[in-house]
Amino acid sequence: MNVMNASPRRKELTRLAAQLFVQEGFDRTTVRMLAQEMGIKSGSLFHHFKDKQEILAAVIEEGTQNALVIARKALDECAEDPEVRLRAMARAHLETLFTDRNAHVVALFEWRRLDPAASAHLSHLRDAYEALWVAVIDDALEAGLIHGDRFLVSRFVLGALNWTVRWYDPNGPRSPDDLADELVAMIMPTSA
Amino acid sequence: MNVMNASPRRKELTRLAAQLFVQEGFDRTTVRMLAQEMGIKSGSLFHHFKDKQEILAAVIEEGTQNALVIARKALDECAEDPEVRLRAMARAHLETLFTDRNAHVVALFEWRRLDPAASAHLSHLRDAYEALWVAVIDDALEAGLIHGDRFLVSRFVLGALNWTVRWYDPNGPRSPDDLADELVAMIMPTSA
DNA sequence: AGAGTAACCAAGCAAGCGCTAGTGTAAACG
DNA sequence: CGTTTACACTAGCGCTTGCTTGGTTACTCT
Repeated sequence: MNVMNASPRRKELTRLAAQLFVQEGFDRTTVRMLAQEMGIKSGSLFHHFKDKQEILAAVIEEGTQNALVIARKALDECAEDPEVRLRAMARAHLETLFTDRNAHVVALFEWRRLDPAASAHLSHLRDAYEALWVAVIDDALEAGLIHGDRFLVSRFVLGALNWTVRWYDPNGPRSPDDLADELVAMIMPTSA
Repeated sequence: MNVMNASPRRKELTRLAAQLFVQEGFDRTTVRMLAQEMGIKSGSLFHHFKDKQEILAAVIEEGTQNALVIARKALDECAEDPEVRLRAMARAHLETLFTDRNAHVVALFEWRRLDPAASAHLSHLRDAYEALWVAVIDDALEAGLIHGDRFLVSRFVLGALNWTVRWYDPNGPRSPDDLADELVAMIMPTSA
């Protein structure tokens, strides 16, 4: 049992697990399916992960960490104009949503299968990410770019963005950046 | 085996099943748990439903049918003004989402567990519901109330509304109608 | 060369799963 | 009255589940 290990092998296994969790759902994915996808036998799996729960936690942690990194980078790299930052944040959200699609789909739809301990830890990560959003929304509200309740607006925007994983086809004519811009335009009266 | 039966007993069992499916997820909910919740033994369950899949289909059908009924009633009862209709549709959506919350959470998050046959049938119901939305959005676009791509706008709005089941607390200070109005206001430049 | 370790395998256990078969019983119906 | 129907029960079959155990290989480090 390689408890708190971030070996490259484990990273790869986590990636494969994410894919299977999306295809089948966490509960329907058996350790035997996971092992086969990884080219090993089911028993060997438990050398890398303490139990099945830990695999789920690893998948979700990966995705959320990446989201944080990408969002922070995007905000660092752009000007201080609220509109630019809002657009950058929306773009960053969709970027991570579709480059780490599997991990995020798992994070969004299998969250409840986490045990309380893992859930608590990952909630903090998620909160840190949402805090970035609320800050950007606050600036946009203060600048008069958008209107409404800060809490509601951020929930609505995040909901609209997260829901894209249910219908958006990356091979279609529209790019993720395109999508992000349309969403921002939709809630900004000035750009009619 | 009471195949195509809409007995009141079956209705009640479907309601209880929806609750359990939300609490535990479809896969984790065993027929024994369902039976216990219903006050019978696990074997007796299969007198009312052909198999576990059929329970899931019944739950989802219930919710979607109700959504259709409520939305149609809401549209029938209001004037032809596009803004009024848009607001009515948003209100109707949240109304059904929180009066039949369990059924809708199951419909939204356990959809993939349906077998192909049931999925095909229920997809038609879902499409009929979405068609109502697209029509309302189209009218609002034509009237210049909102702007953007008809397809994207309806997806974004539905996403924002559906996502409310993840964070909205019905016991909080805001009513569902309140929420719906805020969402409509957010995307309507004129009501700033 | 010898020790340590990471990665794997074969085999299988105990528990739990969806579902079936056969039966009992009370009310409804001809 | 006898028969049917609706609904529940007991018992358990056949299978799959997550996970453990005990051992083997291959590589690294001293």
